[in-house]
Amino acid sequence: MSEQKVRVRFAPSPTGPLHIGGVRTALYNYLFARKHGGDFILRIEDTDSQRFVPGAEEYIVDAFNWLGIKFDEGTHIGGKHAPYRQSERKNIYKKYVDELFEKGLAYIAFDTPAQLEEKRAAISNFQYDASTRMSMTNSLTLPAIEVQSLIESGTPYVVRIKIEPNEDVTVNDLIRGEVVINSSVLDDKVLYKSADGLPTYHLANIVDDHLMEITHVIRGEEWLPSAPLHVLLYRYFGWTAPRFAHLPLLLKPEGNGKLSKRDGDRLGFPVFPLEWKDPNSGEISSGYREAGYLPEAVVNFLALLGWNPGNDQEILSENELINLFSLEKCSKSGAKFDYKKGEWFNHQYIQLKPDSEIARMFVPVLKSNGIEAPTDKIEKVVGLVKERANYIKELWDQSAFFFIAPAGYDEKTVAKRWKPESAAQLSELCTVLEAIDDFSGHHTETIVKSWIEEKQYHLGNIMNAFRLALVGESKGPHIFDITEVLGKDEVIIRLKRAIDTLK
RNA sequence: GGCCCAUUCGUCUAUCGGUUAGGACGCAAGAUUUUCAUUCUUGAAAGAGGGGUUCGACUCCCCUACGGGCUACCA
Repeated sequence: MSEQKVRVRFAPSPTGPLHIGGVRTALYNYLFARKHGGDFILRIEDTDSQRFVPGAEEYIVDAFNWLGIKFDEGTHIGGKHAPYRQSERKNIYKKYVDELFEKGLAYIAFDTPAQLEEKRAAISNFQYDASTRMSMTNSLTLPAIEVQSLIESGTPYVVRIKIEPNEDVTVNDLIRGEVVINSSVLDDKVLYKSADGLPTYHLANIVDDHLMEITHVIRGEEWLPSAPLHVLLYRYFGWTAPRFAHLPLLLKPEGNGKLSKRDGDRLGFPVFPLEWKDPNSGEISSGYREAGYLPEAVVNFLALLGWNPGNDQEILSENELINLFSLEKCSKSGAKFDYKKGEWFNHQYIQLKPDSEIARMFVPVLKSNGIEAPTDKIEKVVGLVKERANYIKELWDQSAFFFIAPAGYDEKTVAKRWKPESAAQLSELCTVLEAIDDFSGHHTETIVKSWIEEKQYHLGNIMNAFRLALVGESKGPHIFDITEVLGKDEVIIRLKRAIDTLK
């Protein structure tokens, strides 16, 4: 018996930037596909012409490129089931609606949005279903001739699925087990819209998943309530339904509700992979890339938000993620988005990466601060300060003094570290330093320390004042690592300026 | 309101009937250090409540509570 090849898809609608929750859904699909040697497809579900946002699709592709999540087929790379954009598949769906008609499983409805609104207002819990459809304006209640003439006169209509009541529909979910829902609570969902002549999500999704030979539908929990409808549609068409897996949602870090686009900048962290500028409002939403995150860290962090390998390992490479991933180990309940943990992951990944790679990412940050420096210097600096940075951006806060002399001296540090004798001692230190030929950190340290010992000075006092002169405040790596990078001339210039300024 | 899903430290989670309920983030204390960090050690911190089933329940079942989702000619 030959196993069917695993094929999964991520099917966003281009209504804005890709939300971090969507990224996680895509990631789980990707891991699942790779784990089983299957295919991963990007399909754009743009059947809502009202909500289409220009640039959103490009954004989605860019985001996955940055994250290193690769597709086997999709709008951007083509594939044997092209096109992968539903608006370009418009003509495909018609025939399937006709099929449902012929089987008596769908009907035409003329009720206008206003009329439906009226019904909903008048009758509590109104639902367009078996109990109400016979009192509505549709091809079930109108004579065939009248239906025909209404259509010919151009009256707008929708196509609705005809759901038989009182039947238990079972959704077999890989994460949740069997979910049974009675068809009576389902409504006769619109399959074809009058407004733009496009199918709704439900129809297009089922048809495309079938045509594209999708074997597993891995999507967010918000789709669970409509899963029975989808099961029914597969049955109506006589198709084998794919396996379903409904992922728990990402929730707000504080308060109630699911993580939304607004939360990010309100709470001070990105909810989008890449920065996004809204084409209409011009509003800018921050992104993980621009915030200085490494894509590997974002992937690792997201993978563990709702799934875990069953052991204590948290830092996992892409290959480990792929090997260990399974839908059975996904949790069932929503996960509050813990931004602090994301920071920790990024910190870990910055330490893991070679200095040269971090340096390369640091160059644009330096540039934005007006700094150009030799690569070997940047790499050296990165090596000295990266352990204290959570983001690439923070590298600048930690290392600016390597590139520009301090503009002033931190008051608190001066009060605490600058002693009455500091000026005189640092003047002496200048003389000591000037005599050194080999300015390597280790050598300089030996000389300076023996001078301090010889003079019976207080080591801490000298060092702290020295640091203040070089850095401008009380922070930074080992002081002789700093002097080595700065070089003799610069060190002496900074010492003299401190002596002049602070006295 | 109706329907569905879920419920272990503040947060993410391990446990698949018998454990001193484990790890991580965060938090606190201590150690290291010429600074700031890093690092290391230690600590505080959890089975929503009530019924069952069972020799034995965090684990299985029911109810309640709380949380979440859906309820559009949006996806």
